[in-house]
Amino acid sequence: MNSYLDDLNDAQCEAVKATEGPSLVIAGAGSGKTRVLTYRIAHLINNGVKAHAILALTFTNKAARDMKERIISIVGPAVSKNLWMGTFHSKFATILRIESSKIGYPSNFSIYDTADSKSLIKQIIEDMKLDPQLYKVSEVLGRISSAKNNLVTPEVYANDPQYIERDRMAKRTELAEIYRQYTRRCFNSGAMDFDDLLLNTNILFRDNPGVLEKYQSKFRYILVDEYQDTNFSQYLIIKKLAANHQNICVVGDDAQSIYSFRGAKIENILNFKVDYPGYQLFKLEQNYRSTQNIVNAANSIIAHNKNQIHKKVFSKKQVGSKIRVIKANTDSEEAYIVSNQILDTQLQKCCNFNEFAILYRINAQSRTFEEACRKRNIPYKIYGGISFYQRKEIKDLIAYFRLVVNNKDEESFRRVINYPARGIGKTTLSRLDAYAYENDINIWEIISNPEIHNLGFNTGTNSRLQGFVKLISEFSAQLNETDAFEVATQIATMTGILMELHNDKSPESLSKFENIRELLNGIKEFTLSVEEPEKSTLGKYLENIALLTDFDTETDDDKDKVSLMTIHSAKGLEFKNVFIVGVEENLFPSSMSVGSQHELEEERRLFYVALTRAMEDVVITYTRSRFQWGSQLNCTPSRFIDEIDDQYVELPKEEDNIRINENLPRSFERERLKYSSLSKNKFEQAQKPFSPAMVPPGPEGKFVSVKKSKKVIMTGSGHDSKGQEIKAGMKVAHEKFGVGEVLNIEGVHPDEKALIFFFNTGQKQLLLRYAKLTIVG
DNA sequence: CCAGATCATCTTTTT
DNA sequence: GATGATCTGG
Repeated sequence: MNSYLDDLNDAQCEAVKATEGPSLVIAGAGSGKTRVLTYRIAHLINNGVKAHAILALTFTNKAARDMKERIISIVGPAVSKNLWMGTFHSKFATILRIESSKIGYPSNFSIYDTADSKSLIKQIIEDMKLDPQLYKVSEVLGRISSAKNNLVTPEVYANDPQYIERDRMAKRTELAEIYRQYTRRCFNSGAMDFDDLLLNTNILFRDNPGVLEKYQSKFRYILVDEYQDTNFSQYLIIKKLAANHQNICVVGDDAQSIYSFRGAKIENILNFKVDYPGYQLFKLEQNYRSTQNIVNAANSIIAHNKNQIHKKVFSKKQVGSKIRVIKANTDSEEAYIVSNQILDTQLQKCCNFNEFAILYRINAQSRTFEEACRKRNIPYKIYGGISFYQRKEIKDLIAYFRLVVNNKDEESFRRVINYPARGIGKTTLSRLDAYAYENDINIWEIISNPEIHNLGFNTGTNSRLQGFVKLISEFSAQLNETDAFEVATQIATMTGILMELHNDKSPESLSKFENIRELLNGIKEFTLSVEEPEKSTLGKYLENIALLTDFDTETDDDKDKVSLMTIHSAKGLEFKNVFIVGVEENLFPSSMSVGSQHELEEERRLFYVALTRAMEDVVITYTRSRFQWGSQLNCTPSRFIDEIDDQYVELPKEEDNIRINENLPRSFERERLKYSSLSKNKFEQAQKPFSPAMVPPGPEGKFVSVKKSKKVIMTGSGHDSKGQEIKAGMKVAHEKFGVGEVLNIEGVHPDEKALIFFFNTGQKQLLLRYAKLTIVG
């Protein structure tokens, strides 16, 4: 038999070979489900199935890319070239672009990200003169999104007694109308949001049986990863596509269902037997990733959930060490401990940094860990949070790109119409807005046809508007002849964006400038990587990046770094050493979830996912207090810690409070070496990742003014404006200074310790004598 | 209309 | 502590 099948255990092998008819693979964490999927596809191809007849859907681009690479390594690039593998959103976006005319969209439709959607909803709430307190943007978007995920269109919504009743109870009777307006304006803008990509695919298939048939016969084999995370909209697409041939294989683990907040239905996996009666069931229960201790601990956690498919996940690897629980006093101490642990473990086990992950419940937790890693020169990468493409300067430029590609894109229009400032302000915009609403047309149609739509602006405004139309139209005209890089560079230059950032010498502008250069470089790379020239247009580039996340922009620089991410984004990944941090009540489980049994069980599954990311060691940390919104909050350890069977954990002892001082000889030594002399050079070297901008030390007795959000590092000692002495080693919380944090370095003379001030509000002035000051970006 | 300053609100989790 | 909305004086 084929040699690649030898890599599989019996259960995996059976699942791979059962290519015909419906199969359900229930795969415990770490049991090799990705392996089953990849080998199954390879097996199909080896048995003569054409790659273009296979549709394989995943939830992340990264999963798709990894799998595709592995398939290529088994069957070779030539035969796997036309494989349809990718995320639900990206694959159906491709289909929608091909079939767009059938549903009245242009094929170059824009894809609105969450920020665009929110901005539009906000606009609508304003236009409808509704109370923004009652109609909160994120809640409205949530309602619309869940309606879409359940295939409830605005018309259905407005006539559905359940939805209407619920809105009436909440005194938000206008929701149906907001939804209608939102859909109308997206359509008028030639734009779809994330949920539309799925909803419109459903509409396309529903209204065009011929199109559905075409894809039904095209995709003879369908595979779906993470089936427990599909929502109704996704579920129905799959069901329709598989209806004829029934060659569908879904892989999932009900214990890892953590996306119900965005409409995922655990029932989809439970109901598979109903939808596909002749199905075959495969259970993968052997965990190849983690030690027995970790698997057993995870099992003992999940046992607290009532809703689950029974399975017995086990590991035959070594027993391994117990899960360690560490208690900290504050969130910054927590980060301090974790970063020291990383350095220690790295030395003891000879690990690379990329074998560590710090996992947290919410993105906001990343800050303290980021700081701690910087201080210790630990290379790290934060995933999620604000990604490269979400930075303001990048979004601005991309908004230009989008507007050039799709002139009707209203959100992009709003973003750039007055950036850089060209004297088209609020008044002008709201008049355009009102006119567009009355005539149910797009703003671009108004201003590009001034002779038809005369709004009686004064000549100045008129010529500025026409200038803008001309600018954008000229770029649009070049789109098909010129490649993406050329057009992009021209846009960045001719709009004056590059110039503006270049002339401003502030560090913020400098970094923005650099980011834009990086974006342009990325576009250059894109044009070079594309074989056919007609596919290297700016439009194609936008299609490529619209659905990308941080995980998809990894560079070689990121190879040996500690990963910082939410547990949600860690799903599907594995690390030798995992730190699960902030395991406290009201944070994990989230305070939003503790009220409902359902949501609490989802939090527990999330904890299960976190534990099972680890191959060898898990450290759980919690702290007694943490900063939230700038104020202190008392915390208690999470119930999940108690729920782990005692035999698998090592809990903190009472006196462990002082652990950081006594237990870390190596990292301590490293710290001491790094900072002890605290000569200016060394200190700056250690701080290098900040790229510090030196300011002249504050002259004696004079005020040094420091702008918002700067950090000031002070060495030596000084006096504040009231004459009170401040030593660098002191912990200072002074009205005037904000909060001062001491870089706590044992064995260093107090005067030589560094003191960092954080300035949080407005412009502050600081008087210091004798002290050396360094202002850090 | 704009820049700068102050106020207000905010936190799940993601394609 | 950060972002966005709002206010104020030019």
